[in-house]
Amino acid sequence: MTPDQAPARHVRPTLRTIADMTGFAVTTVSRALSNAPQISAETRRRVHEVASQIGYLPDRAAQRLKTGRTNVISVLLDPHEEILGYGTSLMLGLAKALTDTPYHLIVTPNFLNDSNLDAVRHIVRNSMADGLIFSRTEPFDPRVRFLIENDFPFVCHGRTELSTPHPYVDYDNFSFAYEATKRLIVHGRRKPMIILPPKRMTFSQHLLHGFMTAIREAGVAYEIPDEIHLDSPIDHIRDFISRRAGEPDAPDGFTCGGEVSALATITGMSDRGLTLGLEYDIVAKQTSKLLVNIQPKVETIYEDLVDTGEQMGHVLLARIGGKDTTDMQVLLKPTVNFPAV
Amino acid sequence: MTPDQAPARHVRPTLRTIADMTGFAVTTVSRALSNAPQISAETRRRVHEVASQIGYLPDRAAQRLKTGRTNVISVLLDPHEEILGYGTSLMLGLAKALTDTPYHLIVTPNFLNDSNLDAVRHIVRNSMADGLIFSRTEPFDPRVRFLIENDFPFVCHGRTELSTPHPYVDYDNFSFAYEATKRLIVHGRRKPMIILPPKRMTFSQHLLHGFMTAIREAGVAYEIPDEIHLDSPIDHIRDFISRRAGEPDAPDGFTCGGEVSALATITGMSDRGLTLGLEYDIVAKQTSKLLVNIQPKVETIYEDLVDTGEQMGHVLLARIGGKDTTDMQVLLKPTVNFPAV
DNA sequence: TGGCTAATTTAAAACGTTATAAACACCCTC
DNA sequence: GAGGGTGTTTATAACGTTTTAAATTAGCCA
Repeated sequence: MTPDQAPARHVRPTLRTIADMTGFAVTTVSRALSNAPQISAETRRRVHEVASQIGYLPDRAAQRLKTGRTNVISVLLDPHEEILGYGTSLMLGLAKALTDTPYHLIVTPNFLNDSNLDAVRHIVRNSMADGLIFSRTEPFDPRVRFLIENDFPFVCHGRTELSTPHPYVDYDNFSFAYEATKRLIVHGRRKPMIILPPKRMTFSQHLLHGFMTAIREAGVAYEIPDEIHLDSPIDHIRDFISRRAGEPDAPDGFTCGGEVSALATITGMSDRGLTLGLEYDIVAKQTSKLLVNIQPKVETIYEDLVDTGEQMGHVLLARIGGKDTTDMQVLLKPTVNFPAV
Repeated sequence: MTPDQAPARHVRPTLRTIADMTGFAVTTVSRALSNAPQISAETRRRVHEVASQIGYLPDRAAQRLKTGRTNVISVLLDPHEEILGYGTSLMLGLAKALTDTPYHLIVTPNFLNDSNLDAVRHIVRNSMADGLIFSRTEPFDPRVRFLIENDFPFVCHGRTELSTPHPYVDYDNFSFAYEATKRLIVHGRRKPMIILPPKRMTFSQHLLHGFMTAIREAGVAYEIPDEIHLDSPIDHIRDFISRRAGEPDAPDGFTCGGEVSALATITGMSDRGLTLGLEYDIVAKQTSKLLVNIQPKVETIYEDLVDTGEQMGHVLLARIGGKDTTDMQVLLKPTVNFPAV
């Protein structure tokens, strides 16, 4: 536009700048800054001093070009993760773990409605990142399989059933569903229902298993709806619950895998004139402050997504650093402390 | 770990690869791919052909090093934006606008609780991005001021009162509050209350103005709470509403700037035995599917955050491209279509 | 003093791209 | 056939870093 009055942008200091100021060679400066062992202590001190004085920061592009490392962590974001800040919480935790590392967080949203395998392929093939973060794993997740095959660092939120062990951070959904359902039964409920994620997700099985264990131990009736799941449109859930509540043998307790489904359940039941804590109970998984503050009568078990993100960050950094991958499997236990009935 | 059996990573094609395959020089290939005018049509065709055949993708690091352009758009994310997928929706829209451009979206969360001016300074000074996206603007926003001074491309969600015009995308919060409050009055409400964002945000003034205009036109009573705002903890809002509803001259209508505050209001009122649509009404700003599906009786006016993000993306691209900046100001009008009373 | 080793520093090349300036081929004109 | 375009291609040099290999210095002993 106005090339003659180009703004005198602050000229960024480079290794050359420090070299000229100290009298050392560029190589020496580079070495000193990366704390290479062959540099004398005095030189190292002096170089660091000058560097921080002039606010030197290495040029990411040059480093990346030379080393092949991108210093980028890519987060695959699913459209389902929009609601209630799932993605944002996870990223907040990730960012926390990545503070004071050279890594940047770049987010790749998935527009298609199916798996983001293509995005994974693209990132690996064109080396757009040093590591990958994603969630909503399936038992034989093709993304996990692909990444293992290509020896590409990643951590997923959720487990698989693949025989090769791989890094993951997961929430103990078995315990959640088990404790939640037991709690319903303690409240005297005799026919719990569980609202599950879509069947193809791994953690659907975990939840189901926990639910059924509690059911069998108590020997009560139960119900597992086929028509709805956690990703269903909210009004579908609400309408289904409402309809079901009007039929015979209606459930009187709900184990909800998410806050949104719990809210939808409350509305659906309320449409039938039924009140929470009176005619029925809910125990839900809580990931935000929303539900408990809107409906204090609902009981919840907390899953800390910020912490999850932070753990994932640490594991991924270790994996990128080349550490042994076998014990990189974190299962976060829910802490249950219900008040006495 | 196992350096002797390093995986034979796919060797990425470069300009050199194409040059060798076609017999042209590297420069020619580079030119052909960037559609420089001095390259003959036939050469251009041949080069493009080979490039797409072998799946050539330019090395971002090399481009960035050479050109100084980062091809990165940085999004500053505020902790307040976690709830209800504000950030995620915006980013989804941004990503949409950035499809088929070389730009990547990198997110910089703000851990501190105040302005992210430091992050802005850091990004500009160390040229970490070609453009900046942020929200929650204040009338004399220091970030905007800094960016204008340094001639750095940015688009913010929200306006300022700075004299220098700058690119922004904003929602017409005046119209929202005006229409919402008018609607309450149409419902026969005689003392509307509005729940505003923190006073220092620009759009707080816009909302207030719209609210007061509707109030004055109708000549009804009104109330503006000092104790709570949209960023208050949810239970504060709920408790305040509940307490206020038990005092004399309680409000009978609520203009809510967000879904969460609307839900908190409903709960607070319900604690007093008051029912929505019967003893009081709410008109809220809707940015997700949550509220309407949970509480179909609440009336809402929609703000499309994905669209907002997309618009911001387009504006930012134009700004980076050096286009004239004076008419880069988008004000998104709410579409109001309430059912007949 | 010369020669060997260890410690420290350095020059030069490279990563893949684009910008600058020069070269080449071709056609036209006088 | 020499001079002068024009249209197209090319060699070379950067951008800022790290890596490889070589050079320098110092320390030590014979």
